[in-house]
Amino acid sequence: MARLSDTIEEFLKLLLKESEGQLEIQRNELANYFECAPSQINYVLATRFSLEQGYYIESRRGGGGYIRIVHLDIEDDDYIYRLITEQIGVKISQGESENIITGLLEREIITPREASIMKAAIDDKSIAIPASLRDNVRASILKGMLTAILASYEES
Amino acid sequence: MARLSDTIEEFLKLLLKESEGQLEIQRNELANYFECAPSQINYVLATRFSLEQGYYIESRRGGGGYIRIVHLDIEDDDYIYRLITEQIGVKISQGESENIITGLLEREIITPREASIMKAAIDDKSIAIPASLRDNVRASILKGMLTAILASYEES
DNA sequence: ACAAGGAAAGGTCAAAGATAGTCAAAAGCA
DNA sequence: TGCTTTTGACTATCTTTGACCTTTCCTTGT
Repeated sequence: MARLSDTIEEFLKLLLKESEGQLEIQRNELANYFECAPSQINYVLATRFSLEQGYYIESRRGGGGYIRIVHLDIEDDDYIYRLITEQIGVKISQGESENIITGLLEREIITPREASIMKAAIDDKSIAIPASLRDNVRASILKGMLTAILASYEES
Repeated sequence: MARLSDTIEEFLKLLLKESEGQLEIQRNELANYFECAPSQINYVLATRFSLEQGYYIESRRGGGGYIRIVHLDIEDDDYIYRLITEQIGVKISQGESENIITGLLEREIITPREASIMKAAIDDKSIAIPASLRDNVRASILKGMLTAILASYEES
């Protein structure tokens, strides 16, 4: 007996193929369709549609809420993807972060203005919290911004 | 199910474009047109046409009453400066921050990709620290990024 | 003229409704 | 036994509605 999570995963991946890598669902509707708890949908998304697996999730609560799943079209050697999944760990210093951003600029992956914005976001002055936490927050901010850049390739 | 509030927002922004940034409506008439409670109009105005999003609302009650919506027409650098010095305090929520960023995008002060990067930087998921600190950190990150954008105007 | 009262707006706020998220316990399976 | 899956209680967020309030304008009686 195939696990329900696998069935839902397949279903979503089929829909994604049919819709050019972008998909919007309603959690309750889908849970209803598969007769499962709504939170199982979150489980499936967390375990099968993570960033490491090349997916980007966006959602909104309240009336008219939705969950959007984007299949990122990533090559194995994608520079940004590897930064996110391999180079940047759970913590990173300001200096290292700046080097990464400068590297992106040199490769013309980002514009000079994007580089300034990103550097401002990961600056110690912006992240004014105890040092024990700062490098962790910086790492997640940097990864978040890089993910946004990856996802931006899917738009249009 | 599309949100009615979004429909009303679009409708008003279309009208605003056609009328050079200034518009007068009658609350009841509009509510009637969209078959909703009059107070929903106030909701739309409060959540989508706030000062931080670059709009100014003026109204009058009584016979011949009206609501005037004005799309603030100020220079880009001035607009950013006011955001930094007046709209953003020492703390700010994710929602308000997103509104500000969306406002910049609508004015074409930033590009869609810059908007995505900025939204990623101020996301709760990126700033994973105790709530008591989060909004303060977010405010300084946002101000930092805005300052970077402001600086990009000087360099040319 | 003028005060009073009613009509015609718009404003506020809290409750109800509609979604999605989190987390840990229970259940299933290898 | 130890990992994965499933479930459900509780939480967070966004939207819609309705009851009640305030302001302004107009009419009418004196």
